[in-house]
Parts: sequence; C-alpha cells; structure tokens
Amino acid sequence: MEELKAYFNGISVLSDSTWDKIVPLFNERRIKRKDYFVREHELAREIAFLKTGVVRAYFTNEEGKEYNKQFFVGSTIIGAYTSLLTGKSNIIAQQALTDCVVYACKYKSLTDLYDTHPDLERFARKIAEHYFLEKEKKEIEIVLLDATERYSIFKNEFPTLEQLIPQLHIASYLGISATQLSRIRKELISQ
Amino acid sequence: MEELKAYFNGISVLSDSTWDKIVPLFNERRIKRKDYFVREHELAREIAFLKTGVVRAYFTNEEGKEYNKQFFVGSTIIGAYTSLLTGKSNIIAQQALTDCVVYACKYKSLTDLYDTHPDLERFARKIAEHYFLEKEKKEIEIVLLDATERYSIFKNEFPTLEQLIPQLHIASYLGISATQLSRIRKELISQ
DNA sequence: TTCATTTCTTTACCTATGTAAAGAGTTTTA
DNA sequence: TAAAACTCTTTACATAGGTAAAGAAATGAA
Repeated sequence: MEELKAYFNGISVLSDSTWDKIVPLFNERRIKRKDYFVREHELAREIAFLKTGVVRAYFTNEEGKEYNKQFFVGSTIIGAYTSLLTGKSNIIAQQALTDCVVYACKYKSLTDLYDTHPDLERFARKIAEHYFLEKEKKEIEIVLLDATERYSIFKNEFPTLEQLIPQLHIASYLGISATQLSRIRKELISQ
Repeated sequence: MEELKAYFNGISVLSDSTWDKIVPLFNERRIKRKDYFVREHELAREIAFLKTGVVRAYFTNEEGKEYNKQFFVGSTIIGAYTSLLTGKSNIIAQQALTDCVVYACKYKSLTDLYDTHPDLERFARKIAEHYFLEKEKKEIEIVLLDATERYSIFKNEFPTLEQLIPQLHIASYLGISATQLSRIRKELISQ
C-alpha cells in the first residue's frame, strides 16, 4: 500500500485521519493478461490503483473496430472515470495487456467521504484537473501532429511498452492502421 | 448577475454566504468583436462568465496555422483553464467572434476561498469533471467520426453559429480546410 | 516439438483531405 | 461610395493513410 500512498500524496496530501478511513477500502486483486478491470455495457463501480502491469482503455465502434484511447502503466489510477462520474453505462473497456496487481475500491465509498473529509474532495478536484490537462495535451497532439510525430511521443512517454505489447495496439493508440505504422517504422529505420 | 448565479447553481449549489463573498469579485466588461479575452504567451489570471456573445478558443502552430479548439456561446464560463491550472504561459488564445458581455474575476480570488468555503471547492471539482467529460466526448468524436458527421454534430450543438461566424472558423473547428468543408457542404446540398 | 494462432510486413489499389491559385461575391473602412 | 480586405467556392494536383489479401515470422498450446 506504500506505493498507493506515495502516489496519492504526490497529487494532494491527505491527512492521517483520512488515510485511516480509506486504506481499508482498498483490496489487492490480481488481473490476468487479457482479463478486464471494467467492461463495456456495465455500470462502473470501482476505481483502482494499478500497482504493477499494463492496462489499455479502448472503445469499440459499431463495426466492431477498436480504438485504444489510453495505456496505463503502474503506478497510476485506473477506472472507467466517465461511467463513474455520469452513472451511465460504460463504453470504454479496460483490459490488462500483462498480468497486473491492483488495489481496488468502491468509488462510492470514496465520494461518500467528501462531505466529512474536504481534503479527499480536494484530492478529487486535483485528479479531475489532472485528467483534464492530460486530455487537452492529447487533443492538441492529435490535431497538430502527424502520426510519425505522435509515434515519437509515444516512445518517449512509454519507453518500455513497445517491447511489451503488440504493434497493433500501438497503431490503434496512434489512431492509424497497423499497415500505416509498419510503413512509418520502415521509413524511420531507413534514415 | 442572475444568469451567472443560475448557471453556477446548476452545476453545484453554493451557500448564501459563499455567494456574498464571490459576487463582488466579478466585474462586468465588454469585449469587442476580434478583441481578446486572453492571449497567447501571457499568464492567464482571469476566469469569466460569458453573458452574451460568441468566443473562440484556438491555438496556433509553428507555421502560424490556427486550429479552433472550442466555441463558447453565452451563458457559459470562459478562461484559459490550462494556464490557470498550471501557472504556465498560455498557448490557447480566446477571442471574441461577436461583441460580448462578460463578468470577469481573478481566478486566484476564487481559489483562495477553497480552504474556507468547501462548497466552492466542490463547485471547482464539478467544473473540472464536467470539462473532462466534454473533452472525452470530443476525443471520441474526432477519432470515431469523419468530418461530415462531425459537421452534423456541430450544427446540432450550435444551431445559431453557422450564420454568425465565417465558414473558415467552422472548418478549423472540425479539423479540416475551408476547401474540404466547402466540398462537404456541396455534397450535402446535392442530396 | 509440432501445429495452430497471432503478429508484422508488404503489395496493390482507393479515398479523404491537403495546398495553391484564381475568380466571384461580400463586407469593411477610409 | 470606391477601394481594400475578407470570404467562399472551384479546380488541379499531391499525399497520408485506409482496406484487403497474402506470406513470413514469432509466439503459444497441446
């Protein structure tokens, strides 16, 4: 649980009394490669701290094609944030790409503490602001940069991931086909 | 100031004592068409409630090309959120596309109240969560839909805007050239 | 270890969209 | 109100990236 505490306090420091309340809410769980933390078409109820492993968040369009929205590499928080916030059915599945260890927690047990623990609500505010900043960065990258440049950013941001997961997941994350990623890689190597 | 109160309370209800504190922080100001609420390369300090008018948020790449990230149509909140949150120099300018009336407020005078007014910090949390949801929606649209479909969504979302602002701003919002928007419009009309 | 499955690359062909330039039509503004 | 500055559309051509299919290579399972 130390990694979780360090990660959380890095975002917004929580008081000892708040920690005493929330530590027991988190339970360790293992997720095997290819298993799901949260699926499509269900109500998300949990948030988790990803201690080790790699998770992808993706959505599937009507034709069944997948688009990888995000990769999570421990230590970080995972969970179907949009479904948790809106209470609507989830459209973005989160699947383990390697075996994972997480500390999972009912989201509602946390939000129930906001009234009595303003430091936890402050933490939630900072998390939301943080996610907003991440999204804005990605939005600008998608519109401003071509696939070759986004591939470079991906390699900087996730230096270990390229060896760990199939190319097709990386292509899907970059918003291009595996064919096109193959062309880009060929082009980069030839230089 | 009634529109502001109604809009804010719609997001998260604020107590009377909090309203007494924050109402005097907002000052009415007029922004002429083509003038800026916030520019690139400056530190953002203000947030505002857009009472009437249309504002665009855009960024400019190294070659000087502009991309319209967002349109704001009153009543709504404007401000260079990313610069306010990070304290870094702003990269996304906000410019009036029509004459506007805003109630402006120093962002810091609001955040200074978080410690003593948890209902205001709750409001800030909900705003951040709301912005996150908006971005996620747009991210999915950009990746999943082609320009013709995004144009339909734009027309639904901003039914009045098409007559009010130049096509080139709409094209830039859709992430395409004015040439391509012209082709799409021609195609839609021919059906 | 071998067979089946998955992954990666290549090829051929197609399409959406980009750029540049030019002309017609509209607004501004001096 | 005349000239200047925008705006919109069209054309011609270029290109990034899509799809489908097939073979090679790598990985996983029996």
